[in-house]
Amino acid sequence: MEDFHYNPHISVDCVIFGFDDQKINILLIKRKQAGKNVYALPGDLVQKGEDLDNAANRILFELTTLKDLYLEQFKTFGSPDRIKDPVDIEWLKTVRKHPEERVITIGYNSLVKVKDFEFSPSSFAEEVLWHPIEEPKKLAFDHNDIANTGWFMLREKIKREPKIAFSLLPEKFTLRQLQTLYEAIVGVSLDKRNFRKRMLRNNFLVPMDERETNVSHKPAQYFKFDEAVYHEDFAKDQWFLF
Amino acid sequence: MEDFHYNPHISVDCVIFGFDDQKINILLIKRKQAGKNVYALPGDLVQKGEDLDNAANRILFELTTLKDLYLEQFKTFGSPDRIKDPVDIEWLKTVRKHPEERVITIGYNSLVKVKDFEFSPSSFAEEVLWHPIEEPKKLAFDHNDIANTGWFMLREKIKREPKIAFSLLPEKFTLRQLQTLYEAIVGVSLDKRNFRKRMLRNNFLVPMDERETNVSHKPAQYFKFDEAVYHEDFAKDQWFLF
DNA sequence: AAAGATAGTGTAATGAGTACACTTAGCAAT
DNA sequence: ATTGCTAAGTGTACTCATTACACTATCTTT
Repeated sequence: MEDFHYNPHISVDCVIFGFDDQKINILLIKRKQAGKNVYALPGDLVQKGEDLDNAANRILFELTTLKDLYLEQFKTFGSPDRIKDPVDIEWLKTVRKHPEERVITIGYNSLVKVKDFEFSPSSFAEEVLWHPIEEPKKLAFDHNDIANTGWFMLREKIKREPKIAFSLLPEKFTLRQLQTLYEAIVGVSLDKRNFRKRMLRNNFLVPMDERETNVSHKPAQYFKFDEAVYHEDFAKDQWFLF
Repeated sequence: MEDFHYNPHISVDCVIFGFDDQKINILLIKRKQAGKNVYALPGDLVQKGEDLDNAANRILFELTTLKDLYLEQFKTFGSPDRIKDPVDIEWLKTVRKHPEERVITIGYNSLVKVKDFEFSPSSFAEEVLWHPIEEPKKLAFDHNDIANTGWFMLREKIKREPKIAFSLLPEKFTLRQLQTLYEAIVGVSLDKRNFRKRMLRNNFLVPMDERETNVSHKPAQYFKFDEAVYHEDFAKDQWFLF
């Protein structure tokens, strides 16, 4: 029996995307270090006996006071040299008892409405902020890699399970809102008429007897999302590959 | 500074699928324990300073002598009680110095041709075998969950990147072989004419001047897969979600 | 009453998906 | 050489989806 008892630290990093009715943002925390601002994903170590999903929720809450998000694991990052920037190593010495220990981190992502959540910095976070995903920003550790992977994986997931998108819209929404969301996710712009034609084929979009009010143009009709119908319609899977 | 120095074991489990020209199989190892056969995925602990991808390759090789597979991570399993069957706990006592330690495991999967690989049992594996995926089999630990998730993730990946499928066919292949593979992956049967019509639209399938020989029926034409053309054609992504 | 803003609408052309049955080429047996 | 077996290979008609494209309707503000 050989001794394989080698145990690295395990951490969780949260890649939270927020839709603000116009664009998609990523949630970052800021810490101050040697007078400089360092930005990072909210993340920390998993504790003893703690389930990974619970750890992700706890850690996000501890740093940002955000809770009740649906967090989903997307990838584990375990390169032995993923922590190599001297600035990061310096910082770990101030918060970890074993700062030199290897850390394997599990990435979690989520997608929410900016409006639905309020946060405030806590623990070692000095500030919490939404940052637009189209504006690149240098992050601590390998967090740029983690964030990019998280965004990619989320888009893939939305392709498979488009209903996720509806969680970003209000209960009742206009087709223009839906199209804006769509364009924010896929990053292209679409023809209005074709978009409407295609969307209205979907029975899970149900028109309401209500329109916008107090808008200085023709008011748009509201729609709602019928989840039951959606599930029926998606039972018949799309199965051709290329 | 609190002491968060809690370090579980980290392991890797490999979910290897093999196509035998008819159906998809999963690679299992057998160990003998108290006179009974126990089946499991090939997996073991990650070592100090070892990259996760390397660990997966090393472990697979140590147990089965298989090497040079492309292994890809698909999910990490970290429930604190994922090891609870007394039989499994008993076994860990014989191979681990700290058998009661929590183990977080990273799942890797791969898809290969059965013909391309030879294996033989090694280390604690007493036998290595291909087992058809349609025949359910009870596995050790939470390996049924891991294997099912690995199969699901692989199918999703093939939908996104169908070229993976061609690695399962010979250099030159007939449309019938392609269709058989296709049906094995998606688990449905397809109309021959429509399948051919659809496939022949793809410019990355290039017909050769060669046909089958020594078959007791009309010999089929061979095709090959042109990866360069494939990449061109897939640059124009499919971007509608529902 | 006019201007400004966004909602809402239709058509024609092209391409993709689906359902469905017979002929052809090679081999083997007589 | 004829027959029978086996899997390869082929076409059509119908429906439905995709794409490109420009004007009218309705509400608010001034």
